[in-house]
Amino acid sequence: MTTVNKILRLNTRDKNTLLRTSFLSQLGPTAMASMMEIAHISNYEGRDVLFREGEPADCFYSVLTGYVRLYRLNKDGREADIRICGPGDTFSECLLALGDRYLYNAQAAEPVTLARFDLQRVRALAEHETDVAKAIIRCLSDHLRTTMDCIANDRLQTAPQRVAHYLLTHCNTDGGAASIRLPFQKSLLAGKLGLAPEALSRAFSALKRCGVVVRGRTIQISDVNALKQI
Amino acid sequence: MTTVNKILRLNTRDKNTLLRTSFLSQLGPTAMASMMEIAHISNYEGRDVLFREGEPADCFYSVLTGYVRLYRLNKDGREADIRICGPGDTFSECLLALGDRYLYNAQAAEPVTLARFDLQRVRALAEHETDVAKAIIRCLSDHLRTTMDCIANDRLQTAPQRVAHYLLTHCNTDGGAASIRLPFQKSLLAGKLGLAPEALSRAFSALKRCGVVVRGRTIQISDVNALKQI
DNA sequence: CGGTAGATTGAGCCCAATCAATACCGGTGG
DNA sequence: CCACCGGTATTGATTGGGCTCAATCTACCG
Repeated sequence: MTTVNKILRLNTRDKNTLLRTSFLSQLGPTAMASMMEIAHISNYEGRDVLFREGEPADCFYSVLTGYVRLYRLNKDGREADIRICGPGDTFSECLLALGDRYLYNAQAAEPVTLARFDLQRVRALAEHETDVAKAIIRCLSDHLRTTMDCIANDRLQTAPQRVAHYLLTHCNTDGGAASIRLPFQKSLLAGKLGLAPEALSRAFSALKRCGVVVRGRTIQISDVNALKQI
Repeated sequence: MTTVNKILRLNTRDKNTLLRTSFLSQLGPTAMASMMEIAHISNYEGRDVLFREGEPADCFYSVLTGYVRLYRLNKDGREADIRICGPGDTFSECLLALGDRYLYNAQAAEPVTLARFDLQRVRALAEHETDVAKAIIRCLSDHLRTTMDCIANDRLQTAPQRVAHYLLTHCNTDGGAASIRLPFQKSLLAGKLGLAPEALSRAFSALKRCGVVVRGRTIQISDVNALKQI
């Protein structure tokens, strides 16, 4: 009965998004159904804090709509983003293996819809459903990969290079001109790239000479190949 | 027969180290035996390159003795370490989920002994041995965690803070005095912390005022609590 | 006792963070 | 439709942390 309630909370739109999530999309029908049964939907307003580092953790999350900021604080209260999660992304899934406390703070960067999954129940599922175990492995691998990329980028690239890299990985063009619309605020992009907002601004204006024009959230690139030379 | 050969290559010392590896230590007897059967041992001299970014990948690795440097290059040929792997650490295991090319360069920082595991065979094992799947999950999670920690540290902490943090996590004392012996060269530690060797030197001398004395590879800390205040 | 690799120290520079002020944009309400 | 307002973005000036390069120092090994 409770199961019915949970499923009812999923409107068609949310349900479809959930199916396309990095995690669920890999599952076979049985495993998929089990996961859907477990899913709880929650909504948050922009700036809402989902959880804080060190708090007891019982769930991991998949983003359905909107963006979530995962970040840490240092002793002085300065914040640094660790990851920005958008539609289809999963976070805190590394608690599935071990750990009962959240490892970072999570905040909605705008109104968001999330699916929550109880860690215990998914652990139990993974025991018997190979599909679920495989999805977890896949998901963790992807994360690990992007996270290692992030370290390498932080340590090797300057601000304009990071921005160029972001643009190149987000325009699906091989050469010539391209146009991108940022899915979120520039301040969020700055955090994602490990920059202060001012540094992002300056990076954009440094890229003007490479044919990058920014107006609001839309970015025009006159020559993709030129950007690759940065 | 080939099996016998492989096992013969494992001397008792290597075998015992392998058993204590982050990966194998979690396995039950059956799974453990299967993995041991697959393991190939290789040795490298310091500076040897194990593989390069982009090369076809067929194995992942566990370190038995020595240290391995995982690093990327930028267009100018500058290097940045992504991870330093020591005895018990596993690397390139994220290729188990997906990918047939190495994601970074790997170099022996000193003479090392490694166990190699064929990706295909381990994937096949994981299908039926839940233990293996679980070990993979555990391994990836740990790895992801430390990698995210690394990003947060890079973005939030100054050089002396990173060094202090390293010292604190590597002396098993809660307060009072402590002594540490670095398991590798300082230049390797520098890379691990995302610093140039010179910056590490300067960080150490900045920590003198906090009661940190460095002589060769041994580091004396007069007051652990004082270090935490950095 | 040199020789060599690693570590330290100093000087100069560069990049990005910070702080502060201004410009812009999007919405709201008159 | 315009004026206003709050949050976002940009720009400028300054600071500071860490990199680079080069020179010296040290430790280890033949």
